[in-house]
Amino acid sequence: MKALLASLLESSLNSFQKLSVTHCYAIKCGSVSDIYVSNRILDSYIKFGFLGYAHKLFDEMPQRDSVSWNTMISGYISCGKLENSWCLFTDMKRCGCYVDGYSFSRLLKGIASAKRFDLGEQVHGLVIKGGYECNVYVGSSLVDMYAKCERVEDAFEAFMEISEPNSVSWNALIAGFVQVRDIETAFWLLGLMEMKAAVTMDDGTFAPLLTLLDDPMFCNLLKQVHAKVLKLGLEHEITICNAMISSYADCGSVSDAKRVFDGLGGSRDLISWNSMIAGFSKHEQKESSFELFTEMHRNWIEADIYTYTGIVSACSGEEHQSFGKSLHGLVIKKGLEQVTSVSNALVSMYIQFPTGVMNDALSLFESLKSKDLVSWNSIMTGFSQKGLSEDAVKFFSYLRSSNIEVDDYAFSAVLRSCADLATLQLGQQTHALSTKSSFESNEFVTSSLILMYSKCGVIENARKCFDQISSKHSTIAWNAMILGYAQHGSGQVSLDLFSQMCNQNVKLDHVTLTAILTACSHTGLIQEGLELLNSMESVYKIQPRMEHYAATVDLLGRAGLVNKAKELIESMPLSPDPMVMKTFLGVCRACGEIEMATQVANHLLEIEPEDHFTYVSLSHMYSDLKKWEEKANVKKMMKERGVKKVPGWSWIEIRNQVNAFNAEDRSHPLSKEIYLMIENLTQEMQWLDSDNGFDQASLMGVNFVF
DNA sequence: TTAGGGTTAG
Repeated sequence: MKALLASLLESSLNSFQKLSVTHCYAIKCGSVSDIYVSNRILDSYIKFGFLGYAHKLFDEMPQRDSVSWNTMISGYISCGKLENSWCLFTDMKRCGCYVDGYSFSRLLKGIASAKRFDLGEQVHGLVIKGGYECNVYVGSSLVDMYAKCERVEDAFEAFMEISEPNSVSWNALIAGFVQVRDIETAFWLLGLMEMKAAVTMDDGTFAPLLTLLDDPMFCNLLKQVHAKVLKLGLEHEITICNAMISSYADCGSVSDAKRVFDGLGGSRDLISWNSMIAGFSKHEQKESSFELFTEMHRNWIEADIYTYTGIVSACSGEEHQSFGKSLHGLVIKKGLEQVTSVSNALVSMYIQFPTGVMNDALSLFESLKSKDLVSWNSIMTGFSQKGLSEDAVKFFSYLRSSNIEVDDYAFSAVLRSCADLATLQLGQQTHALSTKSSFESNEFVTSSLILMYSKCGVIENARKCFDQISSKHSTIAWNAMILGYAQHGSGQVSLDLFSQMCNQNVKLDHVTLTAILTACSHTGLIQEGLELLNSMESVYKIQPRMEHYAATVDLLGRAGLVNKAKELIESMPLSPDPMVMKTFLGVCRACGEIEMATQVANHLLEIEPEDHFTYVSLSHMYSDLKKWEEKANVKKMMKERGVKKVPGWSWIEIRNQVNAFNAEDRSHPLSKEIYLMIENLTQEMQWLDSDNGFDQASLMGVNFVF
């Protein structure tokens, strides 16, 4: 009978039905009272994921030993139920059962996943009391626990206690330094590990290390690591390949990522597909990520939440609107709409669609039951990007008053909104708050602060924020400062900063060059601007985009070189977009090239009949020329097409209150006094400027605003 | 009969 049971126990490991039969047979022949038999059945139930059956059997066992308790603790840890495991562990000790190395290592694994440093320290005390700190299993679990809790020094101490650390101990320690992004120490440890003959570097060593190499500046290091992987014969390890796909994509080499992905062939797993889809998506190769998603479907690979998050993030433009909406349908069908990460990606997708203001994104956000920081940040960024800055500020205030955590993304979004609203007082308050919360040094927060101060006219405070940056390698901070000076008319300072940026080897991007072209334009540095545009590809390896052409058209226009601007547009390798054409229309108007302006305007009216800009420009041009009939025709056309001019609003912040007004606005209760004051000021300016050569035209702006 | 580390999301 015992021989039959032993053989049943062996064969029941691969089928739940067989396990049930074995359990029944064990009950029938009274073998469940045998602690060895019950422990094996208990373990099998847990391996099949039937924790309820396992716990019932555990409760019914007349006798339990350490293996029974450890198996149950392990079962609860595997499904993330640390509280249950902790209760079992406490009961185990109360019952006087011997707590051994197995108990500690399983419990520590759960504590590490939950990042419960407080519990970890308690267990560490018990480990020392029991004399298990030298045990390689317990010791490695302690290293892992401290590493996951980001206590790398404690992890190092625990590592030093292990009498003979093996590769798992080393890997856990290295992963700890990876977690806190201490690249130097992580690679130093790798070097030490390599020198130890007793331990071998494996997939568990390289997979976490590779996640650190997520920037083009690590491209060479990544290639060296890849070479080491090849030398050690680890190039077919799936976790290494998956990490390598992400690293190559993050380092800017999607082609290398694809090579690794292709090299995997049939051994690809879901993570490989997800990583490749995300890699294509990050590098604007949206179509390739859509193709891969379709291929996944063709290969009957079931997409998971990572897949949907990645593919939804790839849908950002007008051309992806319909596919994005289909994906939303698929997400609903799969019952994943309430998964926070998936829903967050959908919210960001709807925000980036050009049509519709925020309604789709907002209703999705509101229906999401479990919102995290990303959800709030996405919706605030959306408000900020869509020009609904007041709403972004309101959401931020709500988060603060509700004691919901705010992070660097939230600060960045709200400071950008303060910049948009030009609300200096609110911006200063947010600045103080960011300092208090230690987010001031974050590069995104700093660049938003620079943006806010320069938009509010306090360029010297923007400079103070810039000067306080500890790491001067943040491209976005340099960009913000250069743009700030350019918009303030201090183009030469912008150009000086640009030289410093080049000398200090700070990475440039397309935004830097747009800012420099703007600086040249606002300072009349025509030759410098043109040279920069011509050398973008050869010197800076950046392909000119539409905004660069628009900035250069503006530069030429401000210098009155309308024909040069026309030549530039004609020589563009891509057909000019409406932004370039609208800039050129402004140039034609300013230079009095009526015929050319009319041609450009007609073209714009054809491609963008709904945009009020062209109608307003034409109308102003005809007013200037006193061509009343043509002006009336434009007005008629606007009426027929239902196009409305969006009034230009101005605002002023008084005692933390924003007062908005537009041209000829007389709604303010004190408007009589306000207009009287303007009249007085205007007279005073005329009197002051009579010696300085200012003419009436320079005062028109003042009159127009009010 | 029960243990430890590693890869994908703004």
